[in-house]
Amino acid sequence: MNIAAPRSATTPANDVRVPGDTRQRILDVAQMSVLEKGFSATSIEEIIAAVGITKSGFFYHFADKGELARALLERYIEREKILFDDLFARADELSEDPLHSFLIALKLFAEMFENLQQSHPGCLTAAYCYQDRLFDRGVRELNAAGMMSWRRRFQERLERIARRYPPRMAVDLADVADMFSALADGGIILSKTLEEPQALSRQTLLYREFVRALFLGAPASA
Amino acid sequence: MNIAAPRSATTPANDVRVPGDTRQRILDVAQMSVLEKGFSATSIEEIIAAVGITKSGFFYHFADKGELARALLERYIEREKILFDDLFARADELSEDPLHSFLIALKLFAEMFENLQQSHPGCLTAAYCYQDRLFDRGVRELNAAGMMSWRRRFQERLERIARRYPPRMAVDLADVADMFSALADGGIILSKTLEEPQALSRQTLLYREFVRALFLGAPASA
DNA sequence: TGTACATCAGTGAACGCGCGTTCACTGATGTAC
DNA sequence: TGTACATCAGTGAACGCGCGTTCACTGATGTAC
Repeated sequence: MNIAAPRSATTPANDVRVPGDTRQRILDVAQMSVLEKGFSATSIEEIIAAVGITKSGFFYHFADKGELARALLERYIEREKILFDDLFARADELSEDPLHSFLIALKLFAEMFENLQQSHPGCLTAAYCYQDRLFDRGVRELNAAGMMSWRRRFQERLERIARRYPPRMAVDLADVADMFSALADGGIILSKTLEEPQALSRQTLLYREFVRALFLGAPASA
Repeated sequence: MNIAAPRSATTPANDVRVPGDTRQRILDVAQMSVLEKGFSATSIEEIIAAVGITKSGFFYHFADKGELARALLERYIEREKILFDDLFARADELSEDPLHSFLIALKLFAEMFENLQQSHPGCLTAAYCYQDRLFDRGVRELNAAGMMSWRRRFQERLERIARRYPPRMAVDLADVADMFSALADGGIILSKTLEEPQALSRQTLLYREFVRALFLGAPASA
């Protein structure tokens, strides 16, 4: 879900060597390529050309290409967690009510997506899902665990809301939690395929409408 | 969106040569592989081994690998259109009211997905979207056109509904149309990643709840 | 009914390129004593 | 403060394999006359 890596934040002035910097640059370049062409079409040759090291330099950082896949996903999941924790925390500061805080958070997500001028670069989880026979069990399980933790985090909030606002529809809150991931992944696919950057934020706002109708009801007339 | 090719329906008794059969078998094998490993990891070598022809046999049917990509997507879009036209037609027979027919159609979709015992094999549109730098302009435009025709078909039905049932929320019906594609693609990613085949039908039913609340309102109390 | 030719659906062998991986080596920096 | 050694972050050259593509050829079926 997160946007292109904030290079300028971690990269100091000209050609100053920062420990761990080359590894991060490899991951940055690889991630963009994986999201545009898929993992197997992302060649090490192409990565090192963009980063400006030799092939052996790559293999100093990663034992093999599978290690790159794992590192990419680990970093992606970690960054996403930080990003969403941060947005939820900001929303929690703005309202103590669990429903209103949740609705604020969804608005913040939508605004974040709205500010993209190009289409969202893509979700690694979705990309890996459509190439999963390329990866070993560990990577596939990591991907599934990442999705499960999303479900739990949203479900927990939804249940806190439901205690105060009895749901107006007979739905499973785990499914409603998953619905956010589904709409985010589906919204990314929409915006990438149609080249309509705004599609993602619009789907996020529709999810917000659904949550509102679920807990507050839809007004009798428009 | 459609399920694995119904081989038995088109394949006659033992080793009887049917015109066009080899080409279809190539496409069947290739599609499964593309959905599991991506296009560039799907080698011609592997396809011909599964189909039981030589490499030259493959190149008799397709000028190059790009032609395979195009043929795969064309067939996929065509099959999906037939499948959904059929389900909508059945729903239209069951109710003359545009809203109720739409709700019936969504229930039929959910039931179709529910009967999958494994996870849905995947959506070619989504797979291509995450590898789009591999394809030429023509294929990318075909993919976008496919998505656009989805939007139009759903939007048309939603607008017919809105004339009879004024919407209870201020939403753009084109976005609500897109929401189905987004939830379908996202639901497939959920069910594949988590190995929960039912996730897709559940998201379809949530979309149905949303449409119902949009046009009929959510009841005052559960 | 027979012959000539065309088309269909492939076969078999070879090609060169790019891929991921390995291995021995190196120059700069850090640490122990 | 000097020396020895270790670690870090790479270099350079070579490897073999599998990939997509090409080309000349073929045997079975269809069509014209």
